[in-house]
Amino acid sequence: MTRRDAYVCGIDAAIDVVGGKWKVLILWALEGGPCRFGELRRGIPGVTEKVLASHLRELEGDSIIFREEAFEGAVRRVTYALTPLGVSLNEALGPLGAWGREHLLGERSAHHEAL
Amino acid sequence: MTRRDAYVCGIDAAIDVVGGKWKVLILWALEGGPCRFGELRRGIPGVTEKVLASHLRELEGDSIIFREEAFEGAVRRVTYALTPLGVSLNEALGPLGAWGREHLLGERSAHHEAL
DNA sequence: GTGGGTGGTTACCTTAAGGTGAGTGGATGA
DNA sequence: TCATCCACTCACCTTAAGGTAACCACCCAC
Repeated sequence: MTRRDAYVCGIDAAIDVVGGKWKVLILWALEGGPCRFGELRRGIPGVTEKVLASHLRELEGDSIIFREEAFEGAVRRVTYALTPLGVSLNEALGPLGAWGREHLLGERSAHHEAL
Repeated sequence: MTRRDAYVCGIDAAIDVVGGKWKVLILWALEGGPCRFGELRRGIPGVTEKVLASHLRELEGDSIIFREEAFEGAVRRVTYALTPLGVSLNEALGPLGAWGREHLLGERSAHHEAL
């Protein structure tokens, strides 16, 4: 998804933010609350650490998520969570998710609650 | 956007359908009614004929749009229009478009009506 | 007869997104 | 002591999406 200089309309721009291969899955995972790096890696089967890290940094750059690094004693604990903007993005993705579930996935995941 | 074999959730799948570089712009253009190939090409500045043709064929394959070819005398007239599924997709994209307009485009196109 | 419009196709090339696999440095566990 | 977890980074490679430019057949107007 090449960062476009000038957007023609809103979805155009939104798709750009959310168009990375694993980004909606990251947003989906963070819906349930903050996650650590390792939790995300395990929670999104197939994503590699490199790609996960770069996606996270892009989402952070777009102010969709924020990163919090803390040390308990000397142990690193990095947590990712949705910003208010990220929460609103997830809400805006709701109808699209419902559409996809209804028309693309068939019935088999129709009982999948969020997004 | 690599066609994924198994989708995890609805948006995942929907983003795949709509993730091509010019696809939402095509949908946006067709919102206003059926268009001919040349109209789309002129209406979407920057898209090339090759990419437009392949995007149209993919959208047609996903049953988002349909193609109608007619001959008036000996003159070709090819028209593209949204299917009911395409209309529902456009509706589902509405909130995402609004989100993008509000949060990514600033005020300068806030008065842009559709999508 | 030539320039433009119709709706494309074809071969080729570029680029960036994503994947592979190894390494890092400290801490903790067996 | 060796291994493993944590959160990454780095160098390299592959692949597919998209771009470039030429070409096609057919028609019409000038």
